[in-house]
Amino acid sequence: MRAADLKQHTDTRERILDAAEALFVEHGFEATTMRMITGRAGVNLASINYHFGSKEALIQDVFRRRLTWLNEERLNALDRFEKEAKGAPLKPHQIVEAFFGVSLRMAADTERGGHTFMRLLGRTYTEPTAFVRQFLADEYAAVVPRFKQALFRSLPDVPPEEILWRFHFMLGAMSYAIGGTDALQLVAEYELDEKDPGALARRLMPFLLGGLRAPLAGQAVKSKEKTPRKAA
Amino acid sequence: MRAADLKQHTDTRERILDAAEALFVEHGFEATTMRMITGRAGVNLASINYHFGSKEALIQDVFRRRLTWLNEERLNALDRFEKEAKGAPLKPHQIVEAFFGVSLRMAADTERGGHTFMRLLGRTYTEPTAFVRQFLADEYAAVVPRFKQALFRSLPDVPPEEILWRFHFMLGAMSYAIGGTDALQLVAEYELDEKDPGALARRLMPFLLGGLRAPLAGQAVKSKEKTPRKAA
DNA sequence: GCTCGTTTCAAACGATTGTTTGAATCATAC
DNA sequence: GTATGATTCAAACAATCGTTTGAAACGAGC
Repeated sequence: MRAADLKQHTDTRERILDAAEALFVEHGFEATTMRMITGRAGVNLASINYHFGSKEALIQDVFRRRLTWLNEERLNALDRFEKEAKGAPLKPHQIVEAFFGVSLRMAADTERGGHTFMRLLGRTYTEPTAFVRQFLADEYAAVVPRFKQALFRSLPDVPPEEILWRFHFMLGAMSYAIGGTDALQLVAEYELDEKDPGALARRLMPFLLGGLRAPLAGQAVKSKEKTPRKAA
Repeated sequence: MRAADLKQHTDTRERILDAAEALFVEHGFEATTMRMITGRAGVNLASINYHFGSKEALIQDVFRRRLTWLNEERLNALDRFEKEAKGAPLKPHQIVEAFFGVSLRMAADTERGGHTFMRLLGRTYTEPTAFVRQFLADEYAAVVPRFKQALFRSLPDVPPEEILWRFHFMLGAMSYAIGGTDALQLVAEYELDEKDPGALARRLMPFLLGGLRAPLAGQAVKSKEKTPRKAA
């Protein structure tokens, strides 16, 4: 392909993907029509089907173009920490940094569209559309086991099930942190001032680690029982 | 209205609301069609318009029938704690219990439909549909200021903005806890065994309180600085 | 039983949707 | 310039959607 071809080819596709991405955030998958996308991208209606085949495939491509990279970055970060640790278990904050920190940095990128994408991703974790869920499961197939193992090793005294639940809660907190400006408006009743893209990470990470390391419900009770026994 | 009228009147409406509620959880608002709802409820297509006027109004009624009650319960719980405290600020765990604990108990109610509703609500906080968002804002108008004030008094050393952000993160964690079985499957790769409806609260509350009370990013740094000074 | 208001019914409506089609245009190689 | 594949175009298609319509059925009061 010549440079001119590559440019033209890339241009229409990218414009469609960008427009779709933004509209999916604003309106959701179903309520975003192909005509809305073509209108925003300035392309012909049939071009979407030509380049992507179907709306469903377009949705998947919107995710694939960034999510594959995101999950690779997560694994890379985990690899780096593990290399430094030389076989020892990682600290919780390292694992949280590798998974959530990478996401937050992407979400802070307003120039290259990472912000929009992460907002969309945050909403998509609980998306009821079956093919979207299946697609996500496929994309995360290589990542999730690695992080689970790392967490299990990092927190050997915490039952694996509890770890998974807490990871799940953390996912919810991050999704809202990134994408839930609507819910934030509900809570704050006005738009919180957020000029510094890095501020979100500084706010969220302590919260996540605090939750992850919080004593389990059963442990807190046991700790109190042990104290009186020592006194006796 | 006679008892027979009330029964018939209530029956069709309730069946529509129940069917809609369940389908909205499964498919989302847009992808759930009126014909799907009538099929599940066993009523005629025109009956929905007769009883509710429009799909949009039906959506709102699905929420209104339980959300109004839920928010009243939250305020009642807060009132009780405040009465016991006799003017003193509440403890964080009391406020968290009043807001999130009430939600979790409703979510644990699988017999009267609370579980389905809370799953739907959890998804709806980040719902892009504008009228849904506006509706939620109206429904929460009386609740949010009360809880904010209580939290500000409970945590006087924490800047209000940080409190709001953390409340927002907590909302995300709870939403996933309640509604995000899809995201949970993504993390766990299988359905976590959850026989005891109360187990979710025992898992989530320590997480929420841990996150809420976690040292702020700036404070953790300051604490370390103070320690060496005392030694010197 | 009759009247009247309520509720349900089946069919239809107008609009919208994702997809398809065949032609025109574009871009590249020879 | 010609041929060919790639890309875009406007129109059309079939299906679906929420809503409406007028009639039928139902239920309650007299």
